[in-house]
Amino acid sequence: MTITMKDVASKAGVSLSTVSRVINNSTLVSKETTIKVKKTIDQLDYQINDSARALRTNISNLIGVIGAGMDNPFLMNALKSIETKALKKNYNIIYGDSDGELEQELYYVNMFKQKKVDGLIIMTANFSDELINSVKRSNISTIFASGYLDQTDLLSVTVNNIKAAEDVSDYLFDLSDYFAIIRGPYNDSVASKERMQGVKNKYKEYNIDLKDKYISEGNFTFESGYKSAEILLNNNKDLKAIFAFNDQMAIGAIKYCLDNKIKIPEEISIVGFDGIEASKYIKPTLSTVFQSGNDLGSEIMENLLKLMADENVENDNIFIPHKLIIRESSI
Amino acid sequence: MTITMKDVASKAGVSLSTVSRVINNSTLVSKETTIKVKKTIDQLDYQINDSARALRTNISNLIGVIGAGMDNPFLMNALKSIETKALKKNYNIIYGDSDGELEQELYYVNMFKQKKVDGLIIMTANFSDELINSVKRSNISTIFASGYLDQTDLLSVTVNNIKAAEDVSDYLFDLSDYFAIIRGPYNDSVASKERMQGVKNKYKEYNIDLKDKYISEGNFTFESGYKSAEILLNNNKDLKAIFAFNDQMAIGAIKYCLDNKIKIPEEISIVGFDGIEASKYIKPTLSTVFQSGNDLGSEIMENLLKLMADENVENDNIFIPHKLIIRESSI
DNA sequence: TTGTACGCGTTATCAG
DNA sequence: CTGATAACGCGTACAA
Repeated sequence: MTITMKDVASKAGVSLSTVSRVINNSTLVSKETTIKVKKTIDQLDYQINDSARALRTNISNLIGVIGAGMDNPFLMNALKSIETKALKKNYNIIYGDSDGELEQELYYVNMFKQKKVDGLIIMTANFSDELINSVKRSNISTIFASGYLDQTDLLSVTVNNIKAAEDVSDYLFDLSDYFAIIRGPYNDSVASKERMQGVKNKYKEYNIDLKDKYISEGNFTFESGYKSAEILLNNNKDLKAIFAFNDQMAIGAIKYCLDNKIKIPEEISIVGFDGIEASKYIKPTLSTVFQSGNDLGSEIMENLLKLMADENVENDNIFIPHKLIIRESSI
Repeated sequence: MTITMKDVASKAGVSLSTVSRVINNSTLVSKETTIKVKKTIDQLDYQINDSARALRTNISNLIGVIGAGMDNPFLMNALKSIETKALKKNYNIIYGDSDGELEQELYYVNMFKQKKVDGLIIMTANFSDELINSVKRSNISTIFASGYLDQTDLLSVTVNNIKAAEDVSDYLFDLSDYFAIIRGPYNDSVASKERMQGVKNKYKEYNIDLKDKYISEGNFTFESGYKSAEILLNNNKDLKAIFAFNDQMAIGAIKYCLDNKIKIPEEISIVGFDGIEASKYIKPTLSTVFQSGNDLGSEIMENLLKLMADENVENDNIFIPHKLIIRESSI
């Protein structure tokens, strides 16, 4: 037996609408009745039925977030920040983890449509055409948040992956004639593609040949970083620097070097990306491109709220700050 | 303009009920009409309205999860596993992060009541009376999952914190006359309380005095582990072993030792708890009590599904396996 | 300031 | 196999 407004109304001796007004803090209710109704609500432990309310108002107060990988601390930081900001505006977050699977992503977009979410945040690795079309058709206010989008009618908030990778490249070219890269999955990750672009830009600028054997493909896990380091070091005997596209892979690479008595940073420099908390607590501490999950979350929510309120948003692509932090794992 | 079953019905030239039957895979519809209706659904890009459905059926297909700390990899592993299992049974997860704040926890329980979740999973640090009462009043099928509960009418799934801590204690007493503890927040965490109990049991069994200066309180972060190690080592000059109640704090403690040229494990042994992925990739690798987030998630969901189906569940308190793994940071 | 009546989009019951 | 109709719980004109 679930308790409804009707029960509250009859017990309090008022009409349904009065109860509704009290619940929604309407000013058109006398102090007395307000108190009386609130008391009965407490007594009966009445709970609003969100489904009924959403059906009636066509507002779900839900924001859907699709992300790839709950084992990614940076993503979780951003998500936490999104959640906090959303809560303040009375929105609840509903998160779907795609693990990088396109099928899952589409599934979640669909599910969020059915739940009639008021806003949507896509932090997944890849922006496939299918995904983008599905989102566009839905007419839901949406922010893309793992990379830049060349579609002018869509809004993205992200770190400037290209510029950040260029910064790292400049730094590493100072240390060595060339450096190796542990990138993300090949056809899968916007962020990885963009960072790769930054690297390519600099190789080209310095007129250095970016050979295939300088590049290894990981999947953003510790383990793939470990294995990639092994491959890269075996294939490039004079290698002096590695740029890993996230911190986990960088930490994996460090572990490989340590296990094989390769001195860091004397023999090899290693740079990561993200600046997760753990990067400060390993030995040697990790040089990395820091970006703030907090910043990202704030910027996303700020713009999403504008979008949902039909306000104009200035830029199609918004960048959050990044900073190359040099620690013990390089130079 | 949102498209409803009505639009589908009129465009397909059938009645509302027929559309409903097709959507719900009723067998009572002819192949022909089924195909016709499905086609129009596609054409119109019709999406079910979950609110309306939930209102009518009184089933939300939602499972609420309340957890403390999205920066906890072990918790996130468990959550991922819960999500995967839930999806298979057509349930969606809605997660609320309390950050260990009681107020937040109560807020989420309330919110989940309003969303009429079909099931509830409480993985938060503390089981306050207020929280438990709120949950009980709601009549929602609930699993508690961070510690043991002495209330016989509630169900918990967790690692056996007491036994695990006893295992570690036995191991460390083999190495040294006493050991220090980096525990979790004092009045806040069931898991921490239970692990403390295990330690106390063994100190008592071996008739050794568990002095206050052997214990430092952290908050499950790297940083608190680092600071705790400093305090413990300063206050106990002959200290040879530390047991941290999670891996992050253990890694922080290791970092402190490394920074201060204290040799691990020669001068001091360090043991963590959880067995997060990073514990294998730091140097020295971390000895720790491994528990599987996957196991935990599976066990939780299995029992929650039974509970929701009103089936009997055998035990009030279900334990998942744990295993003390000795790596380079100890002996 | 309060109450009445309708409709949101769906499913379930019943009749055909 | 299909269709009409009531009901789920709430918010909001409109009336009082």
